[in-house]
Amino acid sequence: MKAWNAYAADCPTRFALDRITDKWTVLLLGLLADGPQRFNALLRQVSGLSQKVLSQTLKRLERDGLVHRKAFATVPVTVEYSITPLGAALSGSLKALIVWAESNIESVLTAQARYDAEKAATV
Amino acid sequence: MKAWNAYAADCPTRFALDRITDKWTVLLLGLLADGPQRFNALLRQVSGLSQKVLSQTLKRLERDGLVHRKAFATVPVTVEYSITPLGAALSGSLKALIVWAESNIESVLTAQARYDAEKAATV
DNA sequence: CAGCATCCTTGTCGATACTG
DNA sequence: CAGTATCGACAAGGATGCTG
Repeated sequence: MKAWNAYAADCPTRFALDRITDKWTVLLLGLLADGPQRFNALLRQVSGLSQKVLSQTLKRLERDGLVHRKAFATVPVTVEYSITPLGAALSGSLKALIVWAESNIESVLTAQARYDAEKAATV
Repeated sequence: MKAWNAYAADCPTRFALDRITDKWTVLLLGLLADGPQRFNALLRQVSGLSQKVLSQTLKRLERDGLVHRKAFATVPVTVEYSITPLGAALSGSLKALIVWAESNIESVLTAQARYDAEKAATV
């Protein structure tokens, strides 16, 4: 049992943390946690996400073992993405981030307005 | 009560999510959740973090109301950063990400090795 | 001590076009 | 349908030097 430490720059956990702290990762795992989805279905649900970045993100998630990719030999081909147990263990915490954002956005916006007003007053 | 939705590109929650899903934000709020810290103390504890980025990140966190900055009129000046109630409400979920990373990194590394091996075999 | 200003190298992303 | 390939714009980040 090694002592992993995300505060060390060269620790592998740092790379992992870098991956899971990604806007698209959070949103995608949030969707996949509720059930398998197809490529274009994911693309449609996450507004602002390009096909290229979705492709990259899914590939990374698959490589990290957070998402499973299953291709069906239909014509045209059908691909289904699903969350793995490893990814499921993480999705709860990620969903909490979305919930926090949606619950506290008004406080954040208020804080920003106050901050900007103070800065403007100083200058 | 508005219906905020982080899956919409133009929703303010999307910007907030983008901010909190940042490697440095996660690590810094994780530290500040345990008590106030000075600028250079934070810099020393987070390996790989440059002074410039720390400065930027703290400023954003302060603007968003997640962190409080307090300057003491000493010579030379002393500055203490502390977490706000708003930030504290988030820090638990962020810490969970660090815990997940440190707990599951071996599974991730294993998955990566398997993935890379399969790709190499195909080519 | 706690920053800011500057240069410069990277990589990240959007847009577009094409394929099995 | 589910991608890959390529280009170009842009911004984040590291290195360095300076300051109240």
